[in-house]
Amino acid sequence: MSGWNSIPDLGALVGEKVRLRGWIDGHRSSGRIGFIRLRDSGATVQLVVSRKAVDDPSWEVLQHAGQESTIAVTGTVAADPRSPGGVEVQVSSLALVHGAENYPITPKEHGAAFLMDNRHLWLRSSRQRAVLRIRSEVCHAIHDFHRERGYYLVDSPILTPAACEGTSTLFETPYFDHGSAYLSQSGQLYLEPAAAALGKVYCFGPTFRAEKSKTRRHLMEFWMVEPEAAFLDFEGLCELAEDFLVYLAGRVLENCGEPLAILERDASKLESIRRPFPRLRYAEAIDLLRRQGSGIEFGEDFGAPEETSITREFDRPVMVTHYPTSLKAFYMQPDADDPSLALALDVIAPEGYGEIIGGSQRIHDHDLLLSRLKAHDLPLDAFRWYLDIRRYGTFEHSGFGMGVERFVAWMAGVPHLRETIPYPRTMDRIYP
RNA sequence: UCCUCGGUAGCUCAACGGUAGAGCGUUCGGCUGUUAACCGAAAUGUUGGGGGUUCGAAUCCCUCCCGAGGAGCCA
Repeated sequence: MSGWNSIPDLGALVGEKVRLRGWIDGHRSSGRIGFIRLRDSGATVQLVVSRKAVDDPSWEVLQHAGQESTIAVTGTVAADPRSPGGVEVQVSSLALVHGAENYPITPKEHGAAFLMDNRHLWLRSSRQRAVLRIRSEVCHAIHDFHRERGYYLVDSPILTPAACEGTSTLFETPYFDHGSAYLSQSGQLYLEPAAAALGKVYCFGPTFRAEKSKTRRHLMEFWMVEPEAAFLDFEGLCELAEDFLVYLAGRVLENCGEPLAILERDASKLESIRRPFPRLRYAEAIDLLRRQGSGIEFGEDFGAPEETSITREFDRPVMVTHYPTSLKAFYMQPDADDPSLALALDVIAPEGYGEIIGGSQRIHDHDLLLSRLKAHDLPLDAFRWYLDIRRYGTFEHSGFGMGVERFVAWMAGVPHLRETIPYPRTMDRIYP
């Protein structure tokens, strides 16, 4: 018999003999009967070990194998209302594959620092498994959304010659005879040329920011998805962002019921993510904040408290548009009616999860872009190829970026981004 | 970079100037349906490092190191 069964399949195998391999998630014994919560394939099932049903070596395994020991089991699947999940395995034999001793993460509470030191083991806990399953679903859904709409996946480079936006701090690394290379903080500048080749494109990969940010909403390394489309105007961009978030939330609701339940996430918060999202121009958002008692002035950017304050008035994400150009990146297209405003879009998630999407229509006029590069004191040599896009058949185009970890945090209802990526990179931690 | 809080057993914490403790985990024993089981017993400490005050410091002071939360910036 070569086949091993998988715990998620056991519900359909009641009454049948099965073989399982996995980890001891938890166990207890009670004289002549014992219970093991076995974990495999991201799921758990209760094993029932009766003294009279197994031989001595099997009984010894139950008595002495520590938490997270690996075991191999033969038994019969039974439906029993006393078992968590309603299904259990009545064990006929139990073999130790590897005995683990003194597993550090115990069933009681632990502090963040200890759990982060043991991130490689923390991943095994039910809460972390649930978050990682949601992340996996979100990543698959990101690809599906774009594929269904005719977007091509175009991978942008991670090693880049210069700042894409010229503002944030970059991670620097030596690069042969060329001096330094920098880890990418956005794929956008590389997507705009690709949009001239393939029309609708997107990239999805890791992004690096060397900002010295120590908050629950920041990571040094995070994943960003960035669609960019030729002949997409600002209104089209806003609709794309809405469709995207509604689609992703729908996929989480459709396929992540169990993880959401484990996380005790209020699904109604996700069900309310429907079109249309409220839209505020920057000036209207300033008015709203001032009505709420903020002392913010026109021309100032929003901090995290302002973002949260704006979304408190609504039950779904809020789109803020038409920012003053001084607050936004050099490549953003000015509004035709008021060139002091940029055709920029930020989508702010509710419940304090902050800005999850930032995007804009891009400047397509060569001379305007050139003057903006000069005004921002950016090295023209480094942007010559970028200007070429405006020199050879320029075209109206728009795109945005979405931070995957912030989105997953919002879906899962977890407060800290470090739980939404398998191995978080924070300012003071690069281990494990 | 700045502000706030913290560092005592493997973990979470108590003791706040006078003999360093509890719960959980671990080990051993008991118990035939446990859901973070329960009952009994045992082992476990350079109180983050250095310096100072004091008869006496985990406790007060200085300094360094480390961690957590937040600000700015962003996704």
